[in-house]
Amino acid sequence: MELSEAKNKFIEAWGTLGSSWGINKAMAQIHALLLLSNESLSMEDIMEQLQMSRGNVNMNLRALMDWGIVKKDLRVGERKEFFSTGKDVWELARQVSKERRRREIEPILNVLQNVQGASGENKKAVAEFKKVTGDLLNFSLKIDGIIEKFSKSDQNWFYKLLTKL
Amino acid sequence: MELSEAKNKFIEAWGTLGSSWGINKAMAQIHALLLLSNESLSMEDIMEQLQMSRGNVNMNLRALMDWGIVKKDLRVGERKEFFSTGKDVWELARQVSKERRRREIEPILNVLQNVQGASGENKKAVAEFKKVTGDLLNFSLKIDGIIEKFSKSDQNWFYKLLTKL
DNA sequence: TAAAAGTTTCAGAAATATTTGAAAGTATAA
DNA sequence: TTATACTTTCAAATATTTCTGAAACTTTTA
Repeated sequence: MELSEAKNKFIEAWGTLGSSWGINKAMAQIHALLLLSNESLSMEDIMEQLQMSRGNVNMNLRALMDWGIVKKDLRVGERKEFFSTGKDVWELARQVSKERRRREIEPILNVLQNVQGASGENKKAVAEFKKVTGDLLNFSLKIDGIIEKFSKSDQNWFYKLLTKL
Repeated sequence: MELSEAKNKFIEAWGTLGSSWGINKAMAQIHALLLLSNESLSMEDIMEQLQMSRGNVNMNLRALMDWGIVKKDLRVGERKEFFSTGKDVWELARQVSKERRRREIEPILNVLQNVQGASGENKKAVAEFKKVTGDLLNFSLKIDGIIEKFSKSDQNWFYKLLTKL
């Protein structure tokens, strides 16, 4: 397989993967493209290589910067802006898990905590409800703890953990 | 907060959470409703309580059964079908991670493995490409291993692991 | 066998999400 | 200051996903 074909394949697959994880295709593909290029790219470069409109590239680059996985590099003597992403997979994983924790786990923890305050006539029904949601809360808190640990640790911690499995 | 209000809140939140994880809202809400009820429910019960069409309920119940998290209970002397979900959060988590592994991690592993066969004139570029995608492959394989372990282990293994963190 | 009770399917409608491109905005250079 | 080079915004167009409901299908009962 030719390099360019492999690159396209990877960019395409990364986009598809993103979609099934609530990250839109364009965003995932821009990330993939940056991951594969050694210099930082301008908006025009990205527009051309991925055949996307200016607005789309601009919006998704901004989203990637919000996630903390793409940065703007200003080149001296160049007025245009250039963008790049870190090549360190570990760092990427940490950053993504940190953001997803904040955006998705925290809200559900709030709801679960909140509904623990339910009350009503039928004591048994209330108890059953609290049992299920309480179990869910407990489990979620544990997962949350693991992710927090993960997103604050270094690569070494992770490799050590692997050996313990 | 009244029990019924708390239930609705939970069902609503579960639906929203599902959406950001590639699980559609109706599917997540049906699951939440089943999670909160002690007897199994018929399609009509679900249609009424969630205000959804018959087709929608039918399709999503089937999807939930495909995921292995909802089952059909036939009641003796009743012609209608009833559905229920397990209340064990641990078991639910195992089942979900098992399915997501199969549906999402496996395809990306295939692509990453596949593109390792890239070749081309520019040796340096090929090497760089393989470095990045190879790192990603390695990392993904590790995560895959953890999830596999998790989805085959019992609750006790998980709690032991927690203490090691 | 026919009617009744239930389930499944699927084409089209509705709702959501994404993308475009042109206009407005901003910063730098002349 | 004005022209130029670039970035941002956002309303409308497009694409995708989800939902509906009626018709087709299946199973049970009379």
